[in-house]
Amino acid sequence: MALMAPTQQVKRRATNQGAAVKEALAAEDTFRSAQDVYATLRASGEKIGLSTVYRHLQIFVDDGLADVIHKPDGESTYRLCGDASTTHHHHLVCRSCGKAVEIEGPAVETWADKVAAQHGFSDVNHTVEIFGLCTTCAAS
Amino acid sequence: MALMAPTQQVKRRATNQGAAVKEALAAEDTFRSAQDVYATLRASGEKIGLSTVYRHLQIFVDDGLADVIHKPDGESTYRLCGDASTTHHHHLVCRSCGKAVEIEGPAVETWADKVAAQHGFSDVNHTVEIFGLCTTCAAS
DNA sequence: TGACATAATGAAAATGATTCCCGATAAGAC
DNA sequence: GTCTTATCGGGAATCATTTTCATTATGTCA
Repeated sequence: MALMAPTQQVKRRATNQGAAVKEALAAEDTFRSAQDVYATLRASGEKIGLSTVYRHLQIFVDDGLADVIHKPDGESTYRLCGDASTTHHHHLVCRSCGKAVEIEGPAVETWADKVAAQHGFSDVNHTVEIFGLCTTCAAS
Repeated sequence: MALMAPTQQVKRRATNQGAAVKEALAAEDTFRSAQDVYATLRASGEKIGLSTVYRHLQIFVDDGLADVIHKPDGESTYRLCGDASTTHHHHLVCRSCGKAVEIEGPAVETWADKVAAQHGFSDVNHTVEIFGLCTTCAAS
């Protein structure tokens, strides 16, 4: 019961910066790091601070608008998701360009829950990410 | 073809520090961070530097002796594994104490490969970790 | 066994992502 | 328009991890 509905929105002001961050993410279907988004925005002349980028990315995650993937090197990458609040899904991610495809695996969900239950674990969740090279990147 | 066999050992000297790090990991069946292992070793009077701990943990991973899990907060945790070189497996991890159980899911492996293939991804691998609270931690 | 080449070590400095701080700014309410 | 306060943002602070490099210790070979 420790989890609250991700759709539980908090009163939030509309700001240019917030919109800019969302647009930057929406512009591509790839997982992007905060540093990357920040650099892109600044490069396009946007007036925004690094802290603000981090703040909004975290807000998106809290509101269930974006998914996060923690890369092996420790960097966090974000991507907007269609309707994360209602659809639990995973990703097939290109480890070269970051392009991602949302995938579902009902069987995996039930398997995970069953395994956890067998070992007496409660309050379970899981992470499943598939990495590979997309056709474009594999060509180069 | 970029991957080499994890069992491909490199000439390596036997040192007290290396043994100490391995012992520290072997002492518990939980995923532990480098900082944690370092603190434990120093507390027990071991003469070892932080860099050395990091070095050996990485070596274990390279040699297929240990598995890594990158926690959401960015910290990497390590655990020795029975025979990682021959058995591909995943983990059911207690998010409170780090205790882990090795699990297998052949169905998940095939599913992952199939999904990747359907989208034209090559050179595929995946991460599957199940997090929860073990019975002990759930009680407190 | 003794000398040597060099892998391993570790203290300190460097790195890099992320968070914190706090005075300045601007969104929304009245 | 005025006011309240959420939001900004630049810079300092954290923190895990990596790098540097002079010192130490291991395995080898004579």
